Amino acid sequence: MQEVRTFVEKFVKTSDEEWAAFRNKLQFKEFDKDELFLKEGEVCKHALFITEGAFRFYKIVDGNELVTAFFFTGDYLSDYQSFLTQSPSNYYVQALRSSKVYLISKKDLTELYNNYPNFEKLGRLFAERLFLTMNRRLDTFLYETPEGRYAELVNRNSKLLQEVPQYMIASYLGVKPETLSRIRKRI
Amino acid sequence: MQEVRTFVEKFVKTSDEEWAAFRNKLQFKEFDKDELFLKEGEVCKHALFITEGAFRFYKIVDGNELVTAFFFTGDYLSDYQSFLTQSPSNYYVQALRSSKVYLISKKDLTELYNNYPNFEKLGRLFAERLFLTMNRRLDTFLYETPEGRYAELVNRNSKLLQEVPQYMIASYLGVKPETLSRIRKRI
DNA sequence: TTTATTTATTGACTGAAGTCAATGACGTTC
DNA sequence: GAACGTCATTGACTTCAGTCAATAAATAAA
Repeated sequence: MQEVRTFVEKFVKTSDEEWAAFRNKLQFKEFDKDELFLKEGEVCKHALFITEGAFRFYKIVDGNELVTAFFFTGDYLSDYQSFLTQSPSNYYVQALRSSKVYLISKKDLTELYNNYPNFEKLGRLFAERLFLTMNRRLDTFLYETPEGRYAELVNRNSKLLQEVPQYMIASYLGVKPETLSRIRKRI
Repeated sequence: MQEVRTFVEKFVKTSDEEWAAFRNKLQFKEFDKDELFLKEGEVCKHALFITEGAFRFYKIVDGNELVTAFFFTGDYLSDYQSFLTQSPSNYYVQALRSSKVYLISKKDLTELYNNYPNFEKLGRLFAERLFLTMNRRLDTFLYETPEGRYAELVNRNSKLLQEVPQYMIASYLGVKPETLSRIRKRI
């Protein structure tokens, strides 16, 4: 649980009282490989911090899985689209291997926002960070070729390449597995 | 200035005192057609609310203008990438016609965040909204063909089609002007 | 170890956007 | 009204990812 606090402290300094209030809301949970945290159509009521493990987001479009995101040990994740608006999710969120996480509910988080300006600030900084991440990802689709996107992924996140099968990476890059295979050959 | 308050009130209810503090920070400015609010390499130190007018974001990649966003009367805009991180912008932000705006500086906004939890909350809600917008736009690139993106634009934002030359729309959709012309012909 | 099953690679072909170049439509200016 | 610049359209050709199908490699199961 200390690792969650360390993570939070990267955004705001918390007093012991604040942290106690936060920790109080956390709920531990384990996921088996392939187990789903969220299904399409469900409302995402929790955010989670990954103590150990890996998850992916994907949606199904005309029978094909399209992967949109990966998360690993030390990351914080939620389907924000659904979480923020409390509307049905478009995604499946699945553990790629057995994983350990701490959950916090939307309800509890909202309560923390309202009772502690410091957590309201955490929420803002978090949303800002989300936006920046999203922005970067959009940019790679707007300004880079698939080959450029792959090259960038290799640089920034080569660990991901070992952990995740290639057809999921292809999907994440917005190309077919065959195409990624050819891109790799070209390099 | 009332219109700015109306806009803010969509996110949080403000007391008269809070609003006075906010209004105090606003600065009126007019832009001529084609005038730049921001240049590549500059740090974006302001956000602005458009009372009347239209703006576009673009960047220059190997000599080509790539348009990434449009904003119109009643919209609020900033180069958040630069504004939030106070790092040099990658974009030009240009008035598409003569425009009237209210500016608020990063410094003043930060001050409001710190002094009024209500504005901190505004900041959070705003960042969340930004994220959702970004997310939607990314989705259109991931799951739609150029033709689909154009069709969606026609539905959602047909006003934009009248206000903006077609080659900018093409760029915004991620295709060449020739391609957009052919897409329009197909429909 | 052998057999299945999943994942990755390769080849031949298709399709849609890009490129280059020419023409047409429109508005502005002199 | 003629001449210019800007923007939109059209045509011929190229390029690169998608598709379909076959094979090979790697994993998991028996």
